[in-house]
Amino acid sequence: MAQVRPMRADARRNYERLLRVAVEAFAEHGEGASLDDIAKRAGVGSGTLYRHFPTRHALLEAAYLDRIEALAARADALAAELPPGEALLEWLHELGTGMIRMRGLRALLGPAVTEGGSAAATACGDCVRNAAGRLVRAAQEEGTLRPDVEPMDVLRLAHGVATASELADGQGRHIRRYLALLTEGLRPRDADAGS
Amino acid sequence: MAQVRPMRADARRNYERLLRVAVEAFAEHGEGASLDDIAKRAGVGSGTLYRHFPTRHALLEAAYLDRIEALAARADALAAELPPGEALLEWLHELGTGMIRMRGLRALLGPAVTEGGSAAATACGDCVRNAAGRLVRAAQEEGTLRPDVEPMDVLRLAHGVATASELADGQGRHIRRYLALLTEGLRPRDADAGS
DNA sequence: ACCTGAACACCGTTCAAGT
DNA sequence: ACCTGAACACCGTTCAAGT
Repeated sequence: MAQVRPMRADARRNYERLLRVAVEAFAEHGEGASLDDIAKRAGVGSGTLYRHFPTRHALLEAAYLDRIEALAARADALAAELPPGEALLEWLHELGTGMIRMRGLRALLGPAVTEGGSAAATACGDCVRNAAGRLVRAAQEEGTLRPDVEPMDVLRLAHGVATASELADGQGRHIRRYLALLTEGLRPRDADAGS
Repeated sequence: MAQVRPMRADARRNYERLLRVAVEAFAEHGEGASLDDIAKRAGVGSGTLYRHFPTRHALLEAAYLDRIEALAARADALAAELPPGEALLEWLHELGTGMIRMRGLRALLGPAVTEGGSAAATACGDCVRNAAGRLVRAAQEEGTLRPDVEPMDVLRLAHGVATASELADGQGRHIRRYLALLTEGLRPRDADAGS
């Protein structure tokens, strides 16, 4: 709650430059983008980067924070205009698409869905988990989502669908279909087996 | 078919040492294991490693070739003792478990399920795709697998399930459950919606 | 024919020196 | 209080020199 001490003018300028460059770099080279290169492109010494963002993860988190908040807000918007089941499905599609388009996002969201999560109780993790929680609960009350799955399960499976979809074509063209397969199941719904 | 020229004795010894060490190293450090370290642990110069395995991928492939062949053989064994649907499910479980336990395997099998696959028409890729093809076709004829999914889809989704499962706990404890969710679907089978 | 290891380029991270 | 950039450790890859 206490206002953090405001940064010195040059520090703030460097901080913002680093973030802007980092977003570009992660988009270009994925989560493994060279930190040294980011510092150079931002026109600061490498030490400055480490001062502001002690770990790669901290930089990823700061770089994508607004996208993640937008995603969480999107969950509520979808919940307001669609039936719960469809809202969840559509949100998972946007989440998956985002994780493929913004390659750093996947690496960032990964730790947020691990079991212990002790070290990963990050702000953005909570943000996504809460959004998923609301959509999941609503769909379960509606009866269009199995009652025995938890928000974390759904998030992990969305992660998996994004992985499967990116494997397919390096982009996300199969994501909608794979989400449908996950929703409906690989086993035929009507039991008309036989020739 | 023509027998490749037999390696010189020292070359063959180095080749085998490198493979043995590589399997250990990939298990220990994942697909990113240091190649230099592998060479050192095998007691050879780094140049020797590159002579035998020009790319990391070549080394991964050679290191895991026998496991992949075993996996393919396992597909037929399962097909012989179980109904097609169950055989497919069980095989996917073993495949997924393998991709989590032997961390290099996932990186190796990834390119084998991409669309173009031009550069990835590797021997071990064919091996896995063929095995999956047989199981998928049989299950579809039995009527326990949707007719509109292809072997590649199933392999990619297995990849995704392994990813989701590893995210969960760093091991594969959720894999069976996630495979079941994929098979049955996230939507309840019986439409008893409502309170 | 094959091996070795020095050499080069690159990256992450730290920290003494500067302002 | 913050920044810089040299310094160190590490890794991948190549290649001239050796056997």
